[in-house]
Amino acid sequence: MATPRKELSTNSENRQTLAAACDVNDVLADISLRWKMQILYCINEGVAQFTTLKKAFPTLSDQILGKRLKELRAESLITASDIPETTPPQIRYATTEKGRELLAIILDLHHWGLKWKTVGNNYCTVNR
Amino acid sequence: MATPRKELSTNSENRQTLAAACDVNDVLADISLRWKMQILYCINEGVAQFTTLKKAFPTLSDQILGKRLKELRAESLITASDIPETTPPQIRYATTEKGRELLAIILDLHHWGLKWKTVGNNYCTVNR
DNA sequence: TTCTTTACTCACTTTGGGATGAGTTATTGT
DNA sequence: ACAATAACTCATCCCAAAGTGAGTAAAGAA
Repeated sequence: MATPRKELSTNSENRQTLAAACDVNDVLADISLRWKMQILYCINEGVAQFTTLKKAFPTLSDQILGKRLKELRAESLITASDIPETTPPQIRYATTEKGRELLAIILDLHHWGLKWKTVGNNYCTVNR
Repeated sequence: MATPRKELSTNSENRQTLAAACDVNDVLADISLRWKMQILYCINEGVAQFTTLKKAFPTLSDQILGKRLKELRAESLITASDIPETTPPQIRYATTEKGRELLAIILDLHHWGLKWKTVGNNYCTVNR
């Protein structure tokens, strides 16, 4: 009689709980998706097409690359535009102001990581 | 004869590939673990014991809290010290300089999120 | 001696991110 | 008609993060 048998996964519930507590949890979840910031960085550096990005990361699959580009566009971190007069229609990506500001913060994070890295070892000693 | 049958999971291989490409990927993976930055923030604000943290996040389990505290200590983001003269021996946590500098960057990220958030909707329109 | 509280740890199950293989649309070259 | 290339999408499987239940050590209180 007592146990009402919980229906919903507390996994996704907790994600919502955290997002409700503070927006930054959503931001963290978004930017930590694998390859995402790396792709954004490359686009900002001029490696701006599907195929050139693929060459930049040989172990990154088409599927994830396409997914990440779609996400980045949906979040307005990059824009996509057709390159005219190309044999198979091609697309060039470019970072937005929003994307460039994010990259600046990621760079701060990078510097923080370097600053506090213990020599000869990772700053994170937790087993993975 | 051709296919040499790959042995290792490309999943963890790719994590290493990314970490080798740039340290910041490791940092991103670390700080985006659920509850981690939230716990660090609370400790910095003075909510500094196991039980008080548990009360602060009712849906956070003991197990994950213990795990996160262990990680935070291993990464030198917090320190742990005994409170003397307490009935069951108690522990108080405190942020380190490294932890406080990280929180400052997380705060930047928070501001970035607020700045670019589209009104009435999430800045992230990708389905989860 | 048993109860309570703090601060954990272990074993098991679930969930969703990420990898893989195959298929799709569009356009030009042969 | 068929091949080639760019830029994707879909279905399926795997694995590690995260959740759940239970148990532990230490120290005093009843």
